[in-house]
Amino acid sequence: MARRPSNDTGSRPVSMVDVARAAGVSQQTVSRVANGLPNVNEQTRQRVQAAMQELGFRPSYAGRSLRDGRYHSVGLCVNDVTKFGNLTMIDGIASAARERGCAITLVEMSKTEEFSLAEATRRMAALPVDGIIIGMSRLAPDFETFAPLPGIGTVIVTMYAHPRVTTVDSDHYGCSLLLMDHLFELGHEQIRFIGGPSFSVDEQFRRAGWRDSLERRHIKMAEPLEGDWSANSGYEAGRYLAEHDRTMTAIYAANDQMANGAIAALRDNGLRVPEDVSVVGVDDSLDDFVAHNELTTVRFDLHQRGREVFEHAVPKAGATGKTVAIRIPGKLIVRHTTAEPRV
Amino acid sequence: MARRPSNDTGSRPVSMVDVARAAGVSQQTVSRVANGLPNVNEQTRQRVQAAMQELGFRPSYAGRSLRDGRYHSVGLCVNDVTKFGNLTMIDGIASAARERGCAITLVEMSKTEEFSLAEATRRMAALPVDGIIIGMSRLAPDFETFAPLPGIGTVIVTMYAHPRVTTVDSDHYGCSLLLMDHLFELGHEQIRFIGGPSFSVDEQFRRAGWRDSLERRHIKMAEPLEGDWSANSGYEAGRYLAEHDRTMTAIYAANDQMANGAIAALRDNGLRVPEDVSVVGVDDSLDDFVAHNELTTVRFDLHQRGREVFEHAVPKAGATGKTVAIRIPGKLIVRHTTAEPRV
DNA sequence: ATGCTTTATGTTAACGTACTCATAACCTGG
DNA sequence: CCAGGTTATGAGTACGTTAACATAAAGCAT
Repeated sequence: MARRPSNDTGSRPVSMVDVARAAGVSQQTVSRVANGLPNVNEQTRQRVQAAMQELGFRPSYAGRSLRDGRYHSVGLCVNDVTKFGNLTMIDGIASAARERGCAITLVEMSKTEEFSLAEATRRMAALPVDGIIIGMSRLAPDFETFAPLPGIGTVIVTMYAHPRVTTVDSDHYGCSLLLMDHLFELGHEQIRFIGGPSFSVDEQFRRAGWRDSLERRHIKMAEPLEGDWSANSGYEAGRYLAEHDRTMTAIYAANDQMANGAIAALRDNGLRVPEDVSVVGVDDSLDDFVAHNELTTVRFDLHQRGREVFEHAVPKAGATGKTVAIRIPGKLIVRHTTAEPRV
Repeated sequence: MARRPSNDTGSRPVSMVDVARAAGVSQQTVSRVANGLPNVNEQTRQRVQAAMQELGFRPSYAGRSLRDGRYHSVGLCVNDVTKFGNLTMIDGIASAARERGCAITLVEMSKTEEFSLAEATRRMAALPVDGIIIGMSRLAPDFETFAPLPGIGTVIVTMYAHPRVTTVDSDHYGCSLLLMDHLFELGHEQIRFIGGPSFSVDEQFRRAGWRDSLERRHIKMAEPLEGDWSANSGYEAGRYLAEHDRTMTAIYAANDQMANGAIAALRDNGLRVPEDVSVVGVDDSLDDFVAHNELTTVRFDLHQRGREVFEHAVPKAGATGKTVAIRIPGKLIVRHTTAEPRV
């Protein structure tokens, strides 16, 4: 019984040795042809390529990775692919990865179970990844104590800074300052806040930016409302405010969807936007869904965030290796849901 | 100079050999401990585990894959991650993969370049994948002639059937029949169509369903309108119809976003929905973005689609290997944008 | 012709893992 | 006290690739 079965049956994938045998050359010559290296006779090259074609040769990722120790892929761990934040993260990282010829190895953690960074890291480390990216949309229980695996770049996408891990995120605190300053400049002071669920890291920082803006100007802060990011929750909050707060002149909703709901509620309650109440959101996510989107909002450059995340997870040769905290500023987009307050 | 450098420097990843040397056992014993195999002395096991811990051992994905010829990952190739269809595909497949302990290797093709199935397959084949899934949202130039790589499961997510490749998709033709039948039952006949861009496969089948429904009832078909899936394009189409067609009683928009835009346009032009005109969409995608979503639409079970795609791309042992064409039916969701036509 | 470079090709080793087989130590029952 | 088993461990090998080195042939200047 031959140790290496002749591969006519197709039971085993076609390797370079199979091609070499078919073309009557050494396996190393096949490798040279496969990688387009020089010093191969043109006639030989064609013979080898013909054999590759005929046998359906597919280079072994495992063999290659084992050999040169790199996977050309970056691991991405998120808890729910469909959440707007995660989706845009995937998109940004995917295009950054493509620019560098890398793939993304995506693992979705259970949407329901709580997930620890240690657990996520453990799972990702068993996969073909040169770096690990973890989206932490809610604070992990082991965030403070977490130590990244040595020898593999790790980046957490979150606003919280960490002493031993590089963190990257859009500036979910700064976006609030942009919006609040815009409202202050128009003359608003009574600015209510409709936030997302309080476990959300994005929410925590957006709310902190709202609160700090008011405190810095010594404006008394009314109770923030809590939604669930959906337009319906924004509607409910907006209705509540329309009914209970006739002193407010502006609403800051922590995302565009809730802002859109809030606007609908205000109008249903006889309040005009922006004449009676100004409304702002964050994300610039409505365009596809709403005609004539007029919402003043903040847009983040998600591709830049993707690039930053990627570069730090898979550092180029000669990178410093110091852990940093990168916050990418958003850009204020003024449309027509904000105006000077009524006098 | 030692051939295998002692790994104090940490230049090379820690291998089982390193752990074995530290624990004073053979590499094979380390393998047994790592995989939880029996016949290891409890004391030895603990010694090995301690060494693993101390050195930070991470099992080599490459070595393991090379050894047993499987990657436990499925390749997914899409052209644009953010498109609603692709996003939901990723989500569905991700959860199916998780159920089977697999990861997803995601490759985003250039959004601008036209992409061929051969090119996509070639790129995916060089990655650590046990199966290949290609999202074909527009007809690839080589669709007819395409032959999948032998020895690796291939699935194309599209409505077009293929003689040599399994194709899976939500039933973008059947959804039209569901909606049209609903409108017919209410008494509508003059039903206009606002489609997506004509290169979109989903659009082609949704439109075909609209056309065939009318033809089957011998209803004269008015010219379909073409949008770009966005609410604004739906608004423009809706406005055009409001101004030019006073005989229509219903609009079928090929997705919810355009339907939402069309509704806004109708109302801006003094037409009531559903009293004057009924409107339906597809996807059930508005809930997060619009408060009090009342749109009659079709919802697809995207997780089921993800499971089907996954199962056929990475067949279990004992699968037939026959190529099939699977179309997963949607479900009609009747809300309040449809009613009997005015008499 | 002789030595030197260039070109084409082959040989060997190494990457990390897990399977198969071998071996040694330890039991257990007669 | 030995045959027959069980348990713990190690040795060897193969998976497919590429880098480094080796060899052989051919061209070319002296």
